[in-house]
Amino acid sequence: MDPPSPISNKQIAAIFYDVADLLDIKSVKFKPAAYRRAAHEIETLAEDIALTSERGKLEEIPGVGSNLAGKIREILETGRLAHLEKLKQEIPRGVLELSEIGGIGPKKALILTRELGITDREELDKAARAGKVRGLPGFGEKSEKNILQSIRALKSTGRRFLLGDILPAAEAIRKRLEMLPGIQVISLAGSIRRRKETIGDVDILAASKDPEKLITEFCLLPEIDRILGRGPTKSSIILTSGVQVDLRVVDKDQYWAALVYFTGSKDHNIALRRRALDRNWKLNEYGITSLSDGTMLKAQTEQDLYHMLDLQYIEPELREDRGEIEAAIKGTLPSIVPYGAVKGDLHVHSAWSDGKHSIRELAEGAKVLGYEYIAVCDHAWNPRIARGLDETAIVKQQKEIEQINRELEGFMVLAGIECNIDPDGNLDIGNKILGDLDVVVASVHSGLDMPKAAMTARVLTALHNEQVNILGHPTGRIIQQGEPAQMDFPVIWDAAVAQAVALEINAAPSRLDLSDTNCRIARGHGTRFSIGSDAKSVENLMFMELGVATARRGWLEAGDIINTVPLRDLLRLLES
DNA sequence: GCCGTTTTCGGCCCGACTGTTTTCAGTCG
Repeated sequence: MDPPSPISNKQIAAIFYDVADLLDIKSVKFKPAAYRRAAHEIETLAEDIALTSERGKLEEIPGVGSNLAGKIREILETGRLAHLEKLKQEIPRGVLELSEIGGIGPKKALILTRELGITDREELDKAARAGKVRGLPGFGEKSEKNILQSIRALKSTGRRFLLGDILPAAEAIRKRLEMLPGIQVISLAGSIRRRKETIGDVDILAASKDPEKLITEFCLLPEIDRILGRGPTKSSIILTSGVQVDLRVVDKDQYWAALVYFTGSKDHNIALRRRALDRNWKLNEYGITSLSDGTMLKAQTEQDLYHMLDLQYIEPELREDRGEIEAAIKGTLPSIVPYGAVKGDLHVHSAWSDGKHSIRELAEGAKVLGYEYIAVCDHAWNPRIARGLDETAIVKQQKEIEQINRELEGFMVLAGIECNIDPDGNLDIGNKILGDLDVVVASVHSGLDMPKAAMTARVLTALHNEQVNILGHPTGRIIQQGEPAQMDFPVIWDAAVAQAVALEINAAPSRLDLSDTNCRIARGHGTRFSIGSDAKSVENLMFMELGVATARRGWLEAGDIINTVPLRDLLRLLES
C-alpha cells in the first residue's frame, strides 16, 4: 500500500476552520476563535508542520496548546480528524450553506433546517415564497422578505473585484473629494487600504467641517449608477462599474481611532481591543477610554494610537492578525519595503511579442517613473499565441536595445527573455543564446494541472538551469479563475535559494503571484524576490505598485527584493 | 481550547442595527 500523501499546513488549517464553523453553529463559546487562531498561525507558518511536529515543537506555535497539538498529530498520522467527522454528523446538512445568506446566522440556519427540513438556498427560496418562514420562532414577515432579497443579491453579485481594477478609480474619487471646502482629512479605509488582492467594496473615511456638503458631492459623482443609502454622516453608492463605495464622515477628534477601526481587518481590531483591555483601556471606533477613570485619550495620528497601546506602528498592509501584534509588542516588525524603493522593472513586454509599445516607449515611460532600468522580457519561441521570439529575433532585438542604450542617459534597458518551462522542465531557447542576455525569466504557462510530483520535478529542472535568474509567476494562479499549480513548495523555495534564483512577484492585477502569504513563507526559507509588472503597455508599468503592496503584505523588506538595488549592483547580482 | 507585566482559573472585542420582541437575541462589520 502507498504511504499516505503528506498533509500540508493549508490542509490542517482548513480542517480547523471547518471545526470552528461547525462549533459556531452549535453555539459553543470561545472554542471557534481558538481553532481559527490556530488555523491562522498554521497557514502562515514558514515551516512544514510535519517537521514542527517531528521536532516536538507544535506547542510553540501561538494558539496551539496540548489539545490542538494532539489533533494536529492525529491529522498528520491518519489524514483525518475524528472530532470534525463527529461534528459533521451532529449538524444537519445545509446549515453552513444557509448561514452564508445575509441576515441568517448559525441560529436561524439551524431553526430553518430543524423546523422545515431545508438544506439549501433553493429550498429556502421556495419556502419563503410560500410564506412558510414567517411563522417560525424569531422570524416574521419582514425577515421573510429580507431572506428573499438576500438570496437574490447572492445570485446577482457576490463577486469580489481585483485590487488593480478598482484602486485607481477609488484613489481618483478620494482625491476629488479631498478638494472640497471644509475637508480636514480623507483616506481610503478597509481592505483596499490594506491592499488586499481582492476587494468587496471601497470604504472611504473623512473628517469635515461640512459633512452635508461632502455627502451631497459624493452622491453627485459622475460615475454613479445608483445611490443605496444617504444619511447625514454615511452614504453608500454603486458605481457604473458595479463597485459599491461607502463614505463615512466623523469628527476630527475621532478620525484616527475611526481610521484604525474602519481599516481593519476585523481580526486585527479584535486583537487590538484585547491588548487595550489588558492595559485597562477600552478601544472602540471613537477612541481609547480609560476603564478606571473614564478619561478619553485623543490620538493625533494613527501612530499615536498604536503607541498608546505600547505597540510599534503597524502599517495597514500588515493588519491581518497574522502575528503583527505580537511582533509589534516585541518591537520586531520588519521595516517593510517602501513604495518607491523599486529602482527598475524586471519584467516588461514590448511590441516584439505581445506588448503594445516599442522598447523606446517603454524605456521613456519607465524613466518618468524614476526608474534606473527595465528588463525587456518578451516571450520566447514556445507560446506562439504571444508572438514569441526565435533565436534570430532575439539577436536582432539585442541590437536594437544596444542602440537605445547608447541614446538614453542615466538609464539602461536590460536585454531579457521570458522562457517557457516545458513539461520536462526544459526551456524553449538554448543556453548559448540565454548566456548573452542580461535577465532570464523562466515561467510555466500551460499544463498547470500536472500531478504534484511531476510539477515539482519540472520546476526543479528549470531552477537548476544556470542561466535562469528569475522564476516567473511561480505558482501560475489566476485570481478567482485558476488555482495555483500543485508543487512541493518548500522544496522549490530551498532550490531557489541554492540556485540563487529570485522568485517573481508578478504584479499583474489578476496574478499577484507569488501571493502575500507565499512571499512570507518563502522568505522564511531565505529566498530573494524580484517584482515585475509583466506590463504589456506603458500604462501597465503602474502595476508595480500592486506588486510592492503584495511584498509589503508578505512582510518583505527592501533587502529581500533584487530590483530595489542600483543598476550596477543588480548587474553583479545577475552575473553571480 | 488557550492563556497569564492583575490570573494556572476565569476570563475571552465592541457597538450598532434589525426585527421580533414586551426587554432582547441574533447578526453584522
